[in-house]
Amino acid sequence: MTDGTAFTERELDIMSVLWREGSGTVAEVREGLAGQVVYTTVLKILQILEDKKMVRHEQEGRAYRYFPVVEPNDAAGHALGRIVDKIFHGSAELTLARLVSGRKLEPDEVARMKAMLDAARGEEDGS
Amino acid sequence: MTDGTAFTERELDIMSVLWREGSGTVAEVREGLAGQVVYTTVLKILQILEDKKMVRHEQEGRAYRYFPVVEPNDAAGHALGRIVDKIFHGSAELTLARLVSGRKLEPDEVARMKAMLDAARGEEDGS
DNA sequence: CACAAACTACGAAGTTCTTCGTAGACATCG
DNA sequence: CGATGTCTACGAAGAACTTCGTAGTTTGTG
Repeated sequence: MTDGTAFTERELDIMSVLWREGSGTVAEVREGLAGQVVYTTVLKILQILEDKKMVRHEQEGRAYRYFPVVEPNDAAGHALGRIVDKIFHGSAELTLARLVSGRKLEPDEVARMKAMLDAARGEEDGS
Repeated sequence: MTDGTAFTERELDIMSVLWREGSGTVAEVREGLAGQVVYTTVLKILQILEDKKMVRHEQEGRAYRYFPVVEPNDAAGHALGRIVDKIFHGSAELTLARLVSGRKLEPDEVARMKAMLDAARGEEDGS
């Protein structure tokens, strides 16, 4: 992990819960994972994530409440960059093709996405 | 690796070369990696990838020529799905936002990407 | 106080990834 | 023939990931 933000499978599962819920105690995170993982395993990985500065915790009663420190956008930037660079050799276009293939999008979603594309076109004056 | 297509860092480096070049001997792949990895390491990982049915090889003179068996689209589908689901909780829109943020796109690229979005909008009659 | 319940801490164990050294096969060149 | 160069095969070793068992702490209850 040369970079700062790269998660393994299980770590990402856990970050996903924290991003979705905003924060969580060990028990809550475990709940968010559908309880398929043993309590102490969840705790262990949260401790590892804390070690890596991906989460932090505050005491809450007798338990710890964990908070994500890394933003979804940062994590995604890293992971997406990996895909774009190594799989599609830099092409955002091919990446989008794969992103939307087999997916049905709402008309307003499409409209907003188009607007994003316009905003990314060359250098724009905006309005 | 519950699924079929999930690559580790080094494995992806090597697949990336094969996808880009179409195929490669051990030496060629090593070249494609800027030669920063020892020959036998590249070979070993190619053998592991072959074990996982991600690549295959043919004899070429005294050497083996390796070919990707898995398509970029398959690998990307898996990796993208992971991002969309776990980081952006299913939103293609947020994923696109991150994909294009800080990226400059050519006007025709934008045009083609918009066309893709239209094609993914609900169920369309096409023309 | 004694006991149970809810936590965290710690460390061991199995697995995978990655790297590399060494050995063996085979062909070429002098 | 014998040395050299180019390959693949194999196995060891260290690191990281993941899982889980066990122990210790603290709080609440009878």
